[in-house]
Amino acid sequence: MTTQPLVLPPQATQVGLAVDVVAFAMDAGKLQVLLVKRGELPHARVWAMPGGFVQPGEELHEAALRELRTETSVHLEPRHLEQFYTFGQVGRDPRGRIVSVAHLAVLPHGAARVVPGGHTLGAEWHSAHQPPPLAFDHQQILNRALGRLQVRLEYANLALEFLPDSFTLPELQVVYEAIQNRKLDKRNFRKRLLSQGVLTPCGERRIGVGRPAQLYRRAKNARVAAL
Amino acid sequence: MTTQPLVLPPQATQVGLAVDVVAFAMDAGKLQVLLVKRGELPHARVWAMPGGFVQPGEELHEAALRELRTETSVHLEPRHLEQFYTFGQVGRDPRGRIVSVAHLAVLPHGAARVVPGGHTLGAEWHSAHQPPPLAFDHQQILNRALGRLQVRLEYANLALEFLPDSFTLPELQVVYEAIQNRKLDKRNFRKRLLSQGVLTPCGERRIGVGRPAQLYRRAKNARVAAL
DNA sequence: TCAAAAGTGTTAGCATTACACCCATGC
DNA sequence: GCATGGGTGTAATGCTAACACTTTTGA
Repeated sequence: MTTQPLVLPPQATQVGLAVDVVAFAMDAGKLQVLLVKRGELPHARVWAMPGGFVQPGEELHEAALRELRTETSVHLEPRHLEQFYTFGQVGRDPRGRIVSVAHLAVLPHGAARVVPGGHTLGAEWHSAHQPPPLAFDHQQILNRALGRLQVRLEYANLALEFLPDSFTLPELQVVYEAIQNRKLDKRNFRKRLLSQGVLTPCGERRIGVGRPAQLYRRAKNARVAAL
Repeated sequence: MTTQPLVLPPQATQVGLAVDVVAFAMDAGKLQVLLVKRGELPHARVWAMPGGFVQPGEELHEAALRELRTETSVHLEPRHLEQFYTFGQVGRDPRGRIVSVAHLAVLPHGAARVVPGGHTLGAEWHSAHQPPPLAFDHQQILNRALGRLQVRLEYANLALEFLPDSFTLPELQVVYEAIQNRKLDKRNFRKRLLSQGVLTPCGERRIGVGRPAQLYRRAKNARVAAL
């Protein structure tokens, strides 16, 4: 398809098109969200999701990846990236009409080291359930991202994306518990997960005290999220 | 919040912001989608979802309602309207970078009479599962809308929105069957719906031949879709 | 031998599915 | 009385939730 010059009807509104990325990871058994401290007005020195304007010719998901990389120097690829809602309320940004396509990202374990980049003053992981005060409508964005993450957890096997290639069942259970924000029964959890047949055993892990744990990785027939 | 003049960073992309509306209704036991025949290039004389550009200062859902009204003269209020995905792929519209926030609407029974408006050559209901060829990426948009509708059906009681205030259980079952595109067992369906306790009996309907049917309406404690 | 973490089965309740006949009405 | 559409019950199965003790290791 050849792209012709932009000739829009007169009533077409010109808006700023942005993406924001709600990036989750697990650390110390807690669900964490990646925030940057803004270096510019508006909301300078306030925490916000990494995000920014889409560049000409850039796909939405590419823009999301770029913002994640340049604002936070997360060098690991997200294991999951999906658009989940578009925030376009008039007045959500004092600079004018800015519409933000919000994305949900899952980063694997080991992504916990991040450094700030771009115009930000810092990039840090924070508790996803009790974040600091957030700029713009980013608390709303976070809430909706959490809801979507919880749905995806049941629906696809999104929990696996938080962990390294091989992991133990107790580790996986911690991911479920952190996202659902409740305790699960160990026996029922194991039964359910193992009966799905998506986990293959692969050796043992013996670290620290206590009985060594069976290691698993995802089976070949890994099904990923639909919709 | 005071809105200042638009001062965007230089890298901000100016894009056309549009909404499209996938409006569903039931007719003759079939799930129908509302299409308009485009009167202008590109894709003149091709069927498409009603939609168009968002106006300055206009909220996204307001724009969706306006397009629905002006392009199709549907005067009934949609019973349900939600944003479900944003389509922004480069090249999806030959006129330039146009991002469309797609909305899902449910129109009640009786909305079947529509007349074209705006710049369109026609507005008609078509089979949602076998539509005619569609303009732009509108087949993709329709597919995703159908997926979302199916999820909402189980999740909320969205089926009620397709029907008039009072309805019979066989009528309700037809809605479920049309959306899920499969047959359901009458007895199991009744058991499930009635046990939810969201339906209140209200009189009988005696039309045509056959035994009169019990009429129901939604109970006071009507819960609506979340997320 | 103790602390720490991993692992293991059974039962009861509930929801889902499959399945076939009688009832009320208009013509 | 028959065609049309509305209404009803039960049994089997599978899933979910609740519940406590044993095993393996390092210190």
